[in-house]
Amino acid sequence: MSQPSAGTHPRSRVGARAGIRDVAAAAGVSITTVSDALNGKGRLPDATRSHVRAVAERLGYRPSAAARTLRTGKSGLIGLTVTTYGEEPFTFTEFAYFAEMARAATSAALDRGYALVILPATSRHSAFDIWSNVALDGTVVIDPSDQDPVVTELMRSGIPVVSDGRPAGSLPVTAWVDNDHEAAVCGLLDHFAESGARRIGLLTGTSTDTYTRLSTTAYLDWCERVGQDPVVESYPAHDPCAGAVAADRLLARPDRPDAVYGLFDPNGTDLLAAARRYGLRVPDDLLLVCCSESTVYASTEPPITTLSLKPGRIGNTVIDLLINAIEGTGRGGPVEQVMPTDLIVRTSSQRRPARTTVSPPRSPRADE
Amino acid sequence: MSQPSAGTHPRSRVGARAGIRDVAAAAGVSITTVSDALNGKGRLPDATRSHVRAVAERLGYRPSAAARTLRTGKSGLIGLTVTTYGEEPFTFTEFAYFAEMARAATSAALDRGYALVILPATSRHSAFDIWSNVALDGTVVIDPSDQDPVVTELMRSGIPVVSDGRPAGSLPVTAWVDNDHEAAVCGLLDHFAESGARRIGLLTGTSTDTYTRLSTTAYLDWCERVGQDPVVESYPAHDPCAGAVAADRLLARPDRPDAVYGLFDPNGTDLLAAARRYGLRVPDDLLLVCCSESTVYASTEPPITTLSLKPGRIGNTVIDLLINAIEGTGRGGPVEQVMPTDLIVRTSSQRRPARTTVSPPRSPRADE
DNA sequence: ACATCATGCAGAATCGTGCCTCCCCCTCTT
DNA sequence: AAGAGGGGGAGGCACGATTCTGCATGATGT
Repeated sequence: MSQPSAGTHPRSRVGARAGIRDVAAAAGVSITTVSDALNGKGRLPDATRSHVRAVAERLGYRPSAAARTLRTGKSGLIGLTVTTYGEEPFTFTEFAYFAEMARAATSAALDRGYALVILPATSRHSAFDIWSNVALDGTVVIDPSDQDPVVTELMRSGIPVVSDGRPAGSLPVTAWVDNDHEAAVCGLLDHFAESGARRIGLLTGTSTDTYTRLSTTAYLDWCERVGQDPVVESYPAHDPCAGAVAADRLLARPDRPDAVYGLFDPNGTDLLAAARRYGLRVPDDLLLVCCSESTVYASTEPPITTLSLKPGRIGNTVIDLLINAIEGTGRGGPVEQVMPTDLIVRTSSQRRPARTTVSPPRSPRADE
Repeated sequence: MSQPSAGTHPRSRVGARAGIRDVAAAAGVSITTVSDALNGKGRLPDATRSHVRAVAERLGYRPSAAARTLRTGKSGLIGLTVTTYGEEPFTFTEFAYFAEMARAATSAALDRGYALVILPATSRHSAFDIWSNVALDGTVVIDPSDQDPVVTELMRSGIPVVSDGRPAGSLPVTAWVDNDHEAAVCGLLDHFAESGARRIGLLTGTSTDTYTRLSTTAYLDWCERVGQDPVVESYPAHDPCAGAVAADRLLARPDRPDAVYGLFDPNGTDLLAAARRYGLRVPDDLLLVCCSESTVYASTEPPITTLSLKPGRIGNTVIDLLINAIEGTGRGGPVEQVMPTDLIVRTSSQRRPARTTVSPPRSPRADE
């Protein structure tokens, strides 16, 4: 007792943040009691519990996240990464799809007590290995590529990985969520046909990801089923101008289509501009649908029908599956979840704007 | 040696990830040597260093981020939060400004070995206190509100906070970055005047943030300086439809302006639609400028002149200031940095599209 | 009245690294 | 030959929390 301010350990600094020891000393209880009181764990009378809480509040005590993570093995952090196309180092919010998906995922994670960490797709970004420098409970990967080394490494370390988009090849993931691209394309092409399209073209990037592959295959299958020759133009996806050129090329063909589906976000405006150049009226001479989450297509001239992949719903589902895997809530084994899409019918895909007595094409009901 | 695989401590599990102890045992050296070899810290011959590194690689050793953070006090994590307007719980990527700013900040942080954690603006999101559950080295706050409790708490804890946008009131921050809004508005109004505008109107939300306040004040000052009566319409910013109504109201006034500056991103399309309703041709009857980062204004009919706040540059600067503060690189004391804007002149703000011999209005040169 | 039990709390062992301290041994100097 | 000096590496404490174990004490059962 003659020692100057010596507790169990002689290190209660004045300037430093209050630790659990300081709270214990100030409340006149042990460290165990403080921990139990704050976490609602042990068997303590309410009096002690509220007393400890009051003291902790008074001292402005904040538990050290690092110490808790080290002890419990759970950080409350979830990695989020987007596979980059082309050369751009970081295309995080390039497309409206990614932005909305990330927004929904962030919100859903926060609702369950987790926070998202934005990480690069490549393992070694600028000589640091960021991935092993942050303690992750799990990771969300948007559009993983074949044999993604980061995903492989994470899974090998026992960290759950849930991907948005079917994993290509034999990439092992804990679970994945994807749209039903076949159904989406078939429904959309049927919608074209109902509007009187005789020859439907496809505009797509030369990407090898599953979205492009599945959609293209579905288009070709549909063509074979109804007996139409495919009319496809593709372009290198990383070139920002190539899309406009390909749209032009598509409308310049001798077998010019009377309806076009654009697989990527900017295709809508590109196709609209190309149609204008060739003097084609939309929708009278050319029907148009584009896969996009952008709201600009509601106010183009004319408004363009879009296929929405519902990224918000995907983001929520991905986070739910991942947190279930982290907390062991869900059942084991890989989980695959296929989600419906939403065709937002606007002027550009309806030949006669509801002037006849014939029932107009039904738009799929929008749930949620 | 007769003991079954007993190191200094008798706990080398088989299933668990390899720790630094396992590496030390496998390499036949001490823990200190492993730590020094991997971090390049001590005085070791290259032979030992490479040997330890090889063993670590072979065992797939990954240092525990939690333990390192606990020991060093640095996590390599930076919080990112956007003050939410209105009732939306999470407006992370709502405007193109936020999306681009976040993208640039993320990229800049990764370049310096830090990762960004997306966090909510409110301290208690869904009964968890996420903010104190993650170890942050610093935080970026976009558009902090008056007396932001999160910012105050962080600064009190000694965690550096850099804000995008001047902090309102007496909010203490480590540093802030903002555009030179007065100069931006003055330059833009001068550009209007050069294009022949006689009465310039302002469309703005009724927000109390500094951006709105500074811009409005600059507008009023400019009006007083040139002797024009202000023509202002404002609307509740959280209502998505109110902007269109206010745009309509502005053009319906008896003192209808012949040029309008819209302070918020959607104002451009709203004003364009309103002009169309009143049969006003842009730019012949009405000049238009809108503050926006969206690329859609390059392809509207006609293309609309926009004021870009250069969010990418802001994001880079914010991260640089923050990391300097974290690492003690910069000098002490609060740092305030004012950045220029960029007026992207398009058809909507030029009365005569360069058909006369008079020199057209000069566009400010775009540096960076 | 004595054994039993639930209650309320304290001690101490971790979690995995980083780093400060110290020790050993080899070599060079005079 | 003995002390000085420095390179190379081992020992062990501390970071701040969680949690298992265990000891008092008063209440209760038979």
